[in-house]
Amino acid sequence: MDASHLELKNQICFPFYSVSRLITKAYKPFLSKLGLTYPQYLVLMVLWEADGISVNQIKEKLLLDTNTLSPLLKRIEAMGLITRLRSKADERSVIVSLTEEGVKLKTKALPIPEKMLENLSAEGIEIDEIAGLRTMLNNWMKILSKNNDQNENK
Amino acid sequence: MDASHLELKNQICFPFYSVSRLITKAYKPFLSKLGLTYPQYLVLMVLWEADGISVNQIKEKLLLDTNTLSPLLKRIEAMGLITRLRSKADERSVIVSLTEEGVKLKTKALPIPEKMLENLSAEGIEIDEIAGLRTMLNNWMKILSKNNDQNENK
DNA sequence: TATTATTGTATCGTTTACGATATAAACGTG
DNA sequence: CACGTTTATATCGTAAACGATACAATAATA
Repeated sequence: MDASHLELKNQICFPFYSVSRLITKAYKPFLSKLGLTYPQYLVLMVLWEADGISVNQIKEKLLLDTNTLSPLLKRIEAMGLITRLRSKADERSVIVSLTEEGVKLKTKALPIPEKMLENLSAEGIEIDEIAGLRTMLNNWMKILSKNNDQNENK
Repeated sequence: MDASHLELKNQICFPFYSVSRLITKAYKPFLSKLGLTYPQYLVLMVLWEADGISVNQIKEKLLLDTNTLSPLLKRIEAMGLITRLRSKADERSVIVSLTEEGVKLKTKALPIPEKMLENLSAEGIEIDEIAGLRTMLNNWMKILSKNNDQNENK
């Protein structure tokens, strides 16, 4: 067994882990202006795209479990950006909806993605590389999350 | 301003965030056999490659701050895998060393990277794609972490 | 219809991340 | 050599992640 496989530079997981944290950190200056953390921003992006969906639908879009989402949604509710109401059609479901303030925040968030891209390219990362990577990673996400579902159902 | 930029599928950060979590989850069955979490495994990989280094050197290799590392190292110490001793040359530094048990654990960890690669390729991810991605991400890491250092020093 | 299984959320406990702050040791400079 | 500065680590508080577990509402089935 070749020990070089255990060297950090030969790991595939470590770069993902680090780059993910570094990118999240790069968002921080923009998000803290809106008073949001990165996961809170993710939830709001989902709602800006599809308001009034259930916790379960958010869970599927973000690949986060309810034990993460429940407290996260409560905090966003406490900020006054969303409401959480039991569905009348199915009392098990909780429907999450944007408040007026939550809707308004979208305007402030609109310039963020473009600014982030500008920053990345200013730091020497090619825009083409980003686009290619996005396609590749979306594919990985599909494959890995499918496997994840299988584990849940056993 | 085009609102489609705020759609989840057009974000670059979200795939990184998700894939990073999914890969960590894929490691779990292997690591739990060793009684380790993923960050603990990272620390040990560093030490298996360079035993007897300072907390600061671990910090630089893993891009983790001491407020994360201190409790993390304490937990690994409590498991009996490492020791933490103040350096005599510089009393500010803490030298982290593997115990005999910590060294022994490397043997059990050796097959993990290869098994992970097998799993990924069994799920339909090309080995070439992984290698290409690793190179690309290591480059992103360098660029983004440089920027990170600049922010720290102001 | 009574009972069992499944589904959708929530809670609890533990481990990470990380900003802010503290503290002791070493260094630099007048 | 005194004194301000930097360096290395640690502590505290808050917000994720996530395994395990609980529980009520619905669905499935005997």
